[in-house]
Amino acid sequence: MAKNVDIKRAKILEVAKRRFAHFGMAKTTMAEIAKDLSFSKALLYYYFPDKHSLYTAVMEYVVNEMIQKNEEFLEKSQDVEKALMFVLESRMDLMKENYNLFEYSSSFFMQNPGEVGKSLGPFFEKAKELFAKILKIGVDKGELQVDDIQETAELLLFAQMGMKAGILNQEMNDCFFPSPDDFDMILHKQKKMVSIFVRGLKA
Amino acid sequence: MAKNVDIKRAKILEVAKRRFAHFGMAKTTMAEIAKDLSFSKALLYYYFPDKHSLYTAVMEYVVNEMIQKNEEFLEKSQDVEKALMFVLESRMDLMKENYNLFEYSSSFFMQNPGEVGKSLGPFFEKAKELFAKILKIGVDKGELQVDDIQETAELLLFAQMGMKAGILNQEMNDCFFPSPDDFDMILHKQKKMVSIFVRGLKA
DNA sequence: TTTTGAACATTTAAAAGAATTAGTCAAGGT
DNA sequence: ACCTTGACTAATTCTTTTAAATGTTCAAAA
Repeated sequence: MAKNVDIKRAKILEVAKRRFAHFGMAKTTMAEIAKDLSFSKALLYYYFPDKHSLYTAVMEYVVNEMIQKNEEFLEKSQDVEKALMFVLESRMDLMKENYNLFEYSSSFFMQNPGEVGKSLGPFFEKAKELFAKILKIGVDKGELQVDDIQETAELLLFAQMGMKAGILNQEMNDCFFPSPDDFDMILHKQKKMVSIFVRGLKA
Repeated sequence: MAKNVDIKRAKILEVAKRRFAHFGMAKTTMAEIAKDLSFSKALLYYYFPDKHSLYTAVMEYVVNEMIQKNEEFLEKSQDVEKALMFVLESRMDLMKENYNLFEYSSSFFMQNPGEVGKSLGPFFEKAKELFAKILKIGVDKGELQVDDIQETAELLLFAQMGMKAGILNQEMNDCFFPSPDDFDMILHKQKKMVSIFVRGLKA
């Protein structure tokens, strides 16, 4: 029974998440995390092979939590537009709460494209698949008409990334550190975008 | 009569454009530009106050050329979707030919947000206005129904930025140096995007 | 199996110096 | 007065070096 190990891993994840979300990946040390848990640095390496794995595990933990909430929502409501809005909102909430967690991913992106493909790519895939799932609901209900669901889901995802990039660029305060207002603005644009997009797919 | 001055400025712009487009802003020196024109570096500063102004002037020169072509197209065809496609295509051509010219703008963006607002912001504005103009054609013809044209144009622009960002991220070769294939892929996605978007605005 | 302190290795940060390049100026040519 | 220039200065970028911080390993102990 590996139960004990799992509990400990969960504790580590919890603490690491707090630090990562607050100060970002770069500015939290393994020593700090260990100290928070009041045990030795070396022990961290007993449970996680390296810092990067720990980071990825935290990401996975956080993202899965959200995905699950989304899936649950999908069970209840079969309304395509509402479902998409819900996804947008929970994504945004997640980013607000754990901004520095993702900040690292974004900036790491631009520097180590090779590595990040394996650790960050999956999250994009998950987001894409979620969109695809929602679109499929619309198609099955005969509400929407789309030839290639996968590709359309990707389009939708990219368009929403664009909203973020667009706002961040034109605000251009400390670039890459969206203010709360920025988040609201991004969400607002994304919603409008989705609205038009879905309308454009109506059968 | 400032004719002579204008001719010289034009010559400088022409040469500077070639170098910037080839090697980018950072890796072309004022000395090189001067040498290409076979006159002294100091003379450049007689016609342009500094390097940044020269760069901006080149950008303006290049972008205006494209905008004008677009406006001409608009005179002929009043078809909204075709007009948008034309804009996308000419934008992409421009980027293919002068990639490093824009590359600098993008990367400068993320570092000196304050400065770039004045030198790069106007180009975004122009693009936005062009989209707005096209959308207005559709509205005037009664084809489209949009409440806020300015905002919708912005949405469209951002969405297209997203296509670029999205493709560049998932290709992740040497990040930020799109291959010719990438350009094609981006254009393809952008066209699909526009298609759906316009359909979503149909009256 | 789990935990640790101490040692090791790798990354980052800062400082100093050299080299490149942006930008200025007084003077000369037209 | 309008152009043009070479030589000068100032600012920036590029190396190199060094020191510090931090990630990672490991033998030994609980």
